[in-house]
Amino acid sequence: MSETPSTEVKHGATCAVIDIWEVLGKRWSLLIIKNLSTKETIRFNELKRALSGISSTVLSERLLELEREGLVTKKIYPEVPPRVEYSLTAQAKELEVIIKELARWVGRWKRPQSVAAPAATVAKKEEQSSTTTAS
Amino acid sequence: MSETPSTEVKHGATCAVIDIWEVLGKRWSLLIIKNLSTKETIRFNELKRALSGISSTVLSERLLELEREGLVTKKIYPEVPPRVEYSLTAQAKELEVIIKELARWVGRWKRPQSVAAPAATVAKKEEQSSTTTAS
DNA sequence: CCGTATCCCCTCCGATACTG
DNA sequence: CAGTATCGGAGGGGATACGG
Repeated sequence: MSETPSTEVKHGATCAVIDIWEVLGKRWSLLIIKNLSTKETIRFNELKRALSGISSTVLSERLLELEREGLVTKKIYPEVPPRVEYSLTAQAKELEVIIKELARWVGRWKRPQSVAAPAATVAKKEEQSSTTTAS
Repeated sequence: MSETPSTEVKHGATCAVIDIWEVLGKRWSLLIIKNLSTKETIRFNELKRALSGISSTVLSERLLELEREGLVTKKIYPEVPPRVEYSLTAQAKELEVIIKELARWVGRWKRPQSVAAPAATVAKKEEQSSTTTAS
């Protein structure tokens, strides 16, 4: 997970996507973004409570990663007791739109059939097009 | 990774997204989809070679997962030597569009600045809007 | 050629404890 | 309240070897 597998892929774009995926694919990241998007601004423990089950360690870690990626901004109020507020950046909000699209796509395809029984198609001897013959 | 953390999230949609994320977030999944999308149909070892670095074990595993999710179809030709061809389903192609969008988004925001120096904003005592007062 | 079985490592995550 | 330090367990991924 720490490094991109084969960076020299044909179309280039995917590399960057994978990069983002490495961050977003980690546990909680997505839920953090979601909570941030629905509440606009949120404090550390508030977020922690909303994600009940997460530990401070991991939450802090995820938040740091997201900040490094420019998806989350952190605002520190030098008070006592300390207050820190997290919020999404504009770019993260753009991302959220894409995620919503993804969600819509998921819903569109997962509701109808039960998506079981893969049962690979077995072609008959008379195949329609054998592009690659055996080596 | 095996189970969804807190399924009872406010907006629901995310759960399904997380589900897909669990599959797509795994290593190689995205690259597999990419290769499949650029070649339309591909054989096992051909794919393996294209993803140089992946092991048969993992490739087979990913392929099975993607098949279970209805993103990939498998076509077995009962010949000798055996031939198996993988290809994307229509739904996966829809997904590809979204991924491309994501790629575009990544490019749009990652090229300009180096994305370093998080340096959280420190608010002055006189904050502009304290929505949440201390508990 | 197309996979599965097995082992091992290494990272990630959660729990606990502690500081500013 | 907002985190960091450290530890231990669990699981994913890679290498190797073997079967259909």
